[in-house]
Amino acid sequence: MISVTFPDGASRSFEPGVSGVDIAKSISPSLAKRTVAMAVDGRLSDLTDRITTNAKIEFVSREDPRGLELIRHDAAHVMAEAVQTLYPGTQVTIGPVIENGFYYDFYRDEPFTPEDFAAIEKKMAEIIAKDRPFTKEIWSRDQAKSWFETHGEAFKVELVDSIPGDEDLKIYRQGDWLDLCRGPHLPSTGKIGLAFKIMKVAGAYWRGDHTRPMLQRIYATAFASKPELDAYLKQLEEAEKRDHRRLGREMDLFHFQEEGPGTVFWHPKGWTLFQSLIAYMRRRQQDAGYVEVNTPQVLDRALWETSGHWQTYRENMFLTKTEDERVFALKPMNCPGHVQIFKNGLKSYRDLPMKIAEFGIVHRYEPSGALHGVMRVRAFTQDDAHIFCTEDQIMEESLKVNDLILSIYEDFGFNDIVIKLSTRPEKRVGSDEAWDKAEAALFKILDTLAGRGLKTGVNPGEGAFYGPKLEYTLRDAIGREWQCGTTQVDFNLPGRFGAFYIAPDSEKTTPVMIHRAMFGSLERFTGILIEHFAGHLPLWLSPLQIVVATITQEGDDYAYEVMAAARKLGLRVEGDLRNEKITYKVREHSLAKVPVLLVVGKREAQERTVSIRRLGSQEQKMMGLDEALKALADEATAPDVKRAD
RNA sequence: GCUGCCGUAGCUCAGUGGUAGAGCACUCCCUUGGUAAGGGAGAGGUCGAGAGUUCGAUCCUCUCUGGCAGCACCA
Repeated sequence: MISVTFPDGASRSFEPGVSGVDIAKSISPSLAKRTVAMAVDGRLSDLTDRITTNAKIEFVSREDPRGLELIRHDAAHVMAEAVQTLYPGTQVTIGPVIENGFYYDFYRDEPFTPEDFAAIEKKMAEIIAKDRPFTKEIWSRDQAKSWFETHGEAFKVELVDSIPGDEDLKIYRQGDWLDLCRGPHLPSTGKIGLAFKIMKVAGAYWRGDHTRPMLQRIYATAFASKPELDAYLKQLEEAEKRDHRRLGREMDLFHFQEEGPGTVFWHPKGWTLFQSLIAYMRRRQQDAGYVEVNTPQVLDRALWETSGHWQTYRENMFLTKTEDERVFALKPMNCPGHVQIFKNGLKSYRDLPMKIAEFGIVHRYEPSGALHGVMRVRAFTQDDAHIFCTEDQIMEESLKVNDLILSIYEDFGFNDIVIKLSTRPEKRVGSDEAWDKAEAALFKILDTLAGRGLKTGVNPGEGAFYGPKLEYTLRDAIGREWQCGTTQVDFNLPGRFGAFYIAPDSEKTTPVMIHRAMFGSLERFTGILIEHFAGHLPLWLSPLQIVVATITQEGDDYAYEVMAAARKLGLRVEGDLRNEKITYKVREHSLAKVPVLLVVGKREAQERTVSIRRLGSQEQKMMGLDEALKALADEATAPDVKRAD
């Protein structure tokens, strides 16, 4: 007999080889009915798996997060069967569960279109209605390979070949259809339920490799219940409403046009927001001992050859050739320019660390498919800085940068930060020794940060061509992650340019260069803020903070007075004295995401008050004019300035 | 860049092998109305660009260009 222990600590004895189903049934028929899988010693398994030794087991229902994963995984199998039934000759590849759903990659000459979705969904529903059991078989590699070969499944053959080791393979069958699969699965297709939906179809490279064939990836989702599916679809709609491209237009912040793909036309309001961010960052950097510079936009090819950009980054660079045949490039990075400033004039170790900052506009010729609103553009402004320091100072300076970055993100309401270390890429400059040193330094920093309880990780091979980097990823209000800040340790560029300082021993010594950006790109950060706040920017960031709206012309004089008083306190205010109903004005400024609406009519003018309506609220608050403006001015003060007060 | 889809008025979108329409926005007139759309009139488009097929193309074909989704790439 073996002993099976349950989550509540109770245990029972069974014959060895007892299955999960048997155990569940022995406890209660209703438990057996709602159980779809089990965790044996923490590992999720098929309910039909046999238990041969003492074990802890936990039954998993459809409502369990692990059950949801099975629902989606099984739905992927069912979708693949549906597709192969409807479109014979289509080859299957892989179909994993992803966040919020699943997909399956197919190979077929004809493209799938959204018109096909309904037919596929219908076929899926039929397969689910048949409630066929998922059955597991163990096949030898040769058996699997020859089966897939005779069925024309070239991609599956490749998958079998790529599975390491000599272990046998698992095949899951649902009726006549089968797939190579690690499992586990629900007991039968009927357990999937009908809360599924095909979302979209798009191309994806086989094995994520752009040199391999492009497959058609059908994305879908599934939930344990219809209300959960509906809630998810609703959430997608909400996310679309906070799309910065849409809000950028509605709030009149910026626009794009054909002649400048990937480059932004900033409107007055957008530029005000952009400049608020720069002003904020300038204050923070000055406090942290940085000096600000500005370096040329266009520089001779020779400089980029020295830096290594010409050899490793040229495909991303905008090049120009002048009448006299000289080749220049728009800077894709600010670092070479900053090295020139460092080199100009003799530097002593006493000058280190030297922190050179620039709101540097860089141009990068990004692949057209990568462009995305202001989040991914071809010309952007970095809050860039380079810290020239000694090797001994790397740790301390990098940690200072880290603290500054985290403090800055907090000012914008971002608290969920992940820091990842990207190590040496294949395409790089510099010796392995230099890379060893740089990576060792960053690993040490990463350990320190992990020790402080921060979330950390590693991205192997993702570093810049001149050095490894720490990347700061923040999570926005709806859970999406954005890479913003970065700290990079560079043992290469200063040496390539022959930069040096005089060390205490009077020797010329090459400095280490720490590249760092905190917002990363002002454009991207602006986009993230718009989406994070769904356009409801905090008052200190809002480009237009107050609109004074009159009810009738009788309020005009007083409205001008209110505006003047608000401007005197540094508030960004506009008046709406149009001959329109107040309801109309309220609607318009609400849609434009104006944070504060001060409504003034005869009453307010007489009492010297204002009626305050905040964005997102239907309520109105009457306040004395001076009191109201003072409170608003206080709220509109940037967090760092407030701290300094 | 790759695969698929799309490009008609400022915005959202109808539409047809015989040179175009709606709603909102805009302009003017009426309306002075207390917290998310008051009424009327008017103006506005070489239907993304080029080539081809056709008696005739916004519509069909091709090329280019821009956008969208995903992949690949990245701040």
